Amino acid sequence: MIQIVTGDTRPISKQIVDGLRMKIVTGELPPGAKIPSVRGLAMQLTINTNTVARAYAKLTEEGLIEARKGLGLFVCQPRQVLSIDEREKRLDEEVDKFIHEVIGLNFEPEVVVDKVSNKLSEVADKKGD
Amino acid sequence: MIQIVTGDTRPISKQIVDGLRMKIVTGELPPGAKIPSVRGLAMQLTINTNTVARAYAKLTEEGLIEARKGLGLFVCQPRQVLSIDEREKRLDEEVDKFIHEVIGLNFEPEVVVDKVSNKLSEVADKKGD
DNA sequence: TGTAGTGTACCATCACACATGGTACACCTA
DNA sequence: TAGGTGTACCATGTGTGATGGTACACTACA
Repeated sequence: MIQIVTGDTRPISKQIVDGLRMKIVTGELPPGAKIPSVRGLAMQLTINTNTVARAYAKLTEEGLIEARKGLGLFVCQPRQVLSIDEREKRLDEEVDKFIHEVIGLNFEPEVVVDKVSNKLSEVADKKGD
Repeated sequence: MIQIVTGDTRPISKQIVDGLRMKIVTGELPPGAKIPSVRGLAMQLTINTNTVARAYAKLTEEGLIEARKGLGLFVCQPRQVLSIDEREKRLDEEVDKFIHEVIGLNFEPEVVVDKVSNKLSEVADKKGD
């Protein structure tokens, strides 16, 4: 379901958030799909329940999943929880951060842009299935 | 010379690294240019000397600046300190990270790619001056 | 009606990174 | 020689991530 890589620089909870978000966005987990329980996933990954709960809280805040108490967590119908201004702002921030990280690697702009474009296409392709 | 924004999510030392790297890559600080002394910049930004020293150490490691003991720090002649494989690997990592951050914002791929392309062009333009 | 499983909310604790403050050393130039 | 330079330590405080544990309200099912 979700894999944790110890060598990854990202915190465990972020790996869970990123992994699930990707599966939801690509449609691998369609709206209505049930998500592993907090205790179940924690047990499977041999991590703490609080860590999983915090990751799920993040996804809930993003409007990707919702909890039905006593039942479990489920993928939501897609909806925007953020205003367009807020989304624009966050996109700009992320682009800036990305540019700063990449600029020192001294690649040609086209190489970087192509790579981003290809990665986004991969996601869009899965979405189309 | 360099500005520190307290509201920024980045650590102070990273802000210094990013700011100086940008000035060097764009040519605003050409090879041979002298960089503010550790104590001088620390005094100006009212931060600790160790914080500045650590930022400078990072840039030295990247091969962008070099220290002449007792004299100061200077911008290097451009050179690659990393192998092409290492650079490719880091680019891939950064692209992956970027995609993960942006995917949840639900923008059209073209919008994201255009934004990245434009930002990279801005840098390239300054470089050309 | 219980019981088991669910999400959620706390609290205490540990580990790590970031930043600070201070000191010391070797180096270069005037 | 004196002052300014980069560098290397050490101790300390703070914030975040992760852990371990407990407790509560809710739902489904036997």
